[in-house]
Amino acid sequence: MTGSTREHIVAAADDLFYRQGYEHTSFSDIADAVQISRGNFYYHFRSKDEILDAVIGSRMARTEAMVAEWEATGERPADRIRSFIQMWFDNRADITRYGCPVGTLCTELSKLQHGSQAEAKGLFTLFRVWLRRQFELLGRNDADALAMELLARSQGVATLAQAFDDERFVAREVERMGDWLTALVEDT
Amino acid sequence: MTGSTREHIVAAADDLFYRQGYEHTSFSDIADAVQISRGNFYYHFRSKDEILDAVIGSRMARTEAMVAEWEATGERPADRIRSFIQMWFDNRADITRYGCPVGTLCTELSKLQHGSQAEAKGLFTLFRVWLRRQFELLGRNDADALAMELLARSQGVATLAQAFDDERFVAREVERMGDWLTALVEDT
DNA sequence: TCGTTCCTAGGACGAACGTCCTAGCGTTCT
DNA sequence: AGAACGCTAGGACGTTCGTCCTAGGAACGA
Repeated sequence: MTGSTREHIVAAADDLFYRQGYEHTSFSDIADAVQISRGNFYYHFRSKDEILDAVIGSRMARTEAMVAEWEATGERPADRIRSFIQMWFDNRADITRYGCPVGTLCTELSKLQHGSQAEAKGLFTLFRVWLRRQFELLGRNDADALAMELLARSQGVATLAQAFDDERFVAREVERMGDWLTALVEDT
Repeated sequence: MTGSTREHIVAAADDLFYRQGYEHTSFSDIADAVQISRGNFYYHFRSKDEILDAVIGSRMARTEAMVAEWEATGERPADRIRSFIQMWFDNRADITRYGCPVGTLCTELSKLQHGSQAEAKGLFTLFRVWLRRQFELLGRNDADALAMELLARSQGVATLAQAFDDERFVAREVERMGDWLTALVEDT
């Protein structure tokens, strides 16, 4: 086993929050997953909310790293946007089972009127700002609208794929997003 | 007050499940809303799951009625589809605050691994089948794909509008959906 | 008038929840 | 050796949950 106990807790909570939802995941669930006692928990985190913030922070860091890699590997802006689209294809199995990690978390926290809504929204903003920048580099002056369009499209695909348990729907829509991007680039 | 106690319970549960989520809504919440005692509950419903099924049934009936009205008022298929799109504009305030009633319910039940997932999915299917039929009447042979596209788009808009708390985003996207439909009809 | 039936109120029940407390382990430093 | 510290286990706490039980009132037919 590598990493500190704290990191293990965050990793397990991250996974469980994604698959079962935040509220539906109890301390016992996380403790079982990490194989530590329930009491030990409160040495590392004072409350469940604190774990959630740590999970969101962890996701944020991972997302930033992912985006940074897209920047590094993709030469042209269009290639980088394609990395974003490709992500949906790569994760289509999980998306079909559990939805989008960002979208479902924001939706749940919103219904709970949870205090960390803003932090979760930050994950969306990260993608939004980054995508907007890429569309700007493509010379579009409606870059933010395009970023939102791509985000909305992805979210809709995730929701329907989950509801209809249709993994191939994701694959099909990913292809259509690619076509959409191609037409957009040629249009410029 | 009109209607039976049972109907009051279903109506209150429907509203609360939408605004707070199914799991986050307790019997006490519903009892407070209906102003009956918590114990009285189990005369009308044996369990929380049973209330959920009643709520889904109620939503299904209301949706069927709504779709039937669209059929009655809209002469051409395109007009009827426009009624569907218009619905998103009319409900944009609630959608921004609480998301789509169908999408958020399906997502939540999926994470809970709840037994009524299939019933909730039925709400989506109702729209899907009806939209497909309208696109068929427009002479499209990709009617189901178009129905899914419109559904996915709506879901994505709802998720993002909720996350960014941006009601105008719904309005803007509704307009774009209208344009999309117009282009589609002209294309035929 | 007296049963019967429908409906309601209120509380009891065990389980699970998030939270907190404390004793004890091993390591490290003096 | 002994004190201090980082970390852990296990259980106690009060609350809330979904569920169940029972006594009683209102309406109605015999």
